[in-house]
Amino acid sequence: MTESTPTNHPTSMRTHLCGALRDADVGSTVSVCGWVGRRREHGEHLAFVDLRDHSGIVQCVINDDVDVRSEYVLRITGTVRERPEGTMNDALPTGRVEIGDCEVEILRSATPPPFPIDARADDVDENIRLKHRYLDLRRERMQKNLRLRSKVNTAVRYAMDTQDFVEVETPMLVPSTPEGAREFLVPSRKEPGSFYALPQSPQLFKQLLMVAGVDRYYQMARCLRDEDLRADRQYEFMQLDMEMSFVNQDDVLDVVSLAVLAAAEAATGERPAPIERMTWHDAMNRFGSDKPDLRFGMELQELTAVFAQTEFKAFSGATAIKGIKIDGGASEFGRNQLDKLTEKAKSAGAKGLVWLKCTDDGFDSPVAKFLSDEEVPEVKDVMGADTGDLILIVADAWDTTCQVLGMIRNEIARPPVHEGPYRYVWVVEFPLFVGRDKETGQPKSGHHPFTMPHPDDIGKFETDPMSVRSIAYDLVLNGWELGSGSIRIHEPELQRKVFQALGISDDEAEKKFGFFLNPFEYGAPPHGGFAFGLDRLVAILAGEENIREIIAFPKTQSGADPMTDSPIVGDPKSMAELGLKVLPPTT
RNA sequence: GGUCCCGUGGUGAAGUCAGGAGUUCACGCCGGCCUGUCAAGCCGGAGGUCGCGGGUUCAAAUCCCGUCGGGACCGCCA
Repeated sequence: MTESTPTNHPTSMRTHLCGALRDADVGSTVSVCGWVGRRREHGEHLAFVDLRDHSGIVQCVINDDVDVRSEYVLRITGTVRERPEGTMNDALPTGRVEIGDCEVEILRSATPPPFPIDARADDVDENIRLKHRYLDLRRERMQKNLRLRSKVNTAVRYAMDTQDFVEVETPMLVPSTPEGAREFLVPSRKEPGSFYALPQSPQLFKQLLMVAGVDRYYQMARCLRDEDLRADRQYEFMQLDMEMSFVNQDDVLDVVSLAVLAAAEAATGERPAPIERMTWHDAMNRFGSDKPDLRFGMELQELTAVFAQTEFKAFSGATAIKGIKIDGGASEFGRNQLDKLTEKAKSAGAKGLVWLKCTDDGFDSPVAKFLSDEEVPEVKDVMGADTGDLILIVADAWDTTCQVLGMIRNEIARPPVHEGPYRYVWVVEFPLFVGRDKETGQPKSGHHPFTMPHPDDIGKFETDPMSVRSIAYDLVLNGWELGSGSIRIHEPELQRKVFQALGISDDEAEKKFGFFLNPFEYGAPPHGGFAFGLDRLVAILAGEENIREIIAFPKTQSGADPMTDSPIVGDPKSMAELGLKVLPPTT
């Protein structure tokens, strides 16, 4: 981010922000307000007080005996002057000036804070930071993050507005829908025993807005999912949710790209290159992931053909054999580490992990003896391996092979998220169906059941449903899934076909989705959309590994808020009014 | 639901493997000195249920069991 001088917005209490004072202000009388950061006392008649507000700190020279302590809230009026020769501090933007002849007004005294209000608190236990979040947020890092977030929001809104999208707010109290993520339920007081749900996304409403002829809808939408929390997941999160009519995939991708690139530019000052595209199949084949991190290489290499005639049992039965190469990894990885990687590969579903350390005349590996004289040079050739390199191979079903190597690739080489460059990628042509239901054996929706199948694959519904592609797409940044979307089905015939493949009968479809699909009978335009997570985008642009750092008041991994102590036990009176009774835990 | 890591004055750590008096270091806090410092300096001081409960032991921060809290990940997140 570019360091610029903060803009002053004078109020009745202050003329300048602390961090805004510069050489040009020398000689003027100013009033600043803020918190006492550090004070350096030199006897009764000289003290330096660093006064801090969100814009930065400024040194105030106080010649009277004033008792001001850490985090006291002060209003200081004085004269800006150049610091004496040899006492300038280049580490501070305000370091060439100071405020002298200070008149100090204590607006509020303060108890010493439980942790320092500066970068040292980065190391403080996060639970303590969250318990006193209002103090944590006073820190430069958190102020920066909040402001960056605001900038991103504004840029996204502006980008959507200038593309003639209409912001429409959809309800927070919605009907419960059985599919998808677990929902938060809200009991109805008027109808005890009935519940609203909090929306996992405005999906249903935004598609109905297309039926309503809104044409281009967007919303900075709060979404709620009652699933286990992670570094990149909170119960509640914000999405840029959008939907548009009479479009194909390119139209949607263009609109969203513009918003994302504008947001990135607002945050970093630099416009990223146009976002590249990759098919889901390529992403899996090359990076072993549907959210490939393109910042580093170590791509998966195809070895199936090399081992077509192999005698090695572990390879001969496999439909896909692939490898990754770690440059110079032979000496770096000891037996212990390789065993650990093998364990990980196994727990991720692979039958095993073969490692080959390249030597001058072959491989150092427990399986070296199973490889033929022809195979050894071919493997080295395909992998581009030299002496001292380490090759890791998985042989399994195609999806397992890709997935496991992709996981290992990330494990070994993925840089921290704050390390550039930013690599955005559209992953397109997701499969329509992913996996099969354990009980019924029916395919399951990859995205959701209203996703448009790829027109070239309609013929494969009966013959090979799992290979049917869809017009569904994800936006990925540095290995994080930012969001996903699709072109939707708007014709009943096709919808029925998809339901059929999913094993959903007409009756069942009517029962589950009728309230949503029947309105389509009144004329649903072809439409499609997208939603991307603003928290994740901001986190990456802020260089934070954890979205809690860019959320003002986040929840802990267990879903609690240490500051407010929520969730709290229900008040019996309210419970009675709602017709609720808590059962003892089932254990 | 599962795997792994962590919990020691207000804060951060060392001490735990290999049991021996609440021991140590830094920051902060309180008091004193100090007129150009800037994570000021010097001197002095206060501050602890070693997360909690149980067990083993002559003796537990340390070993064992349980539990609570925090974190990372898997499952889950159409």
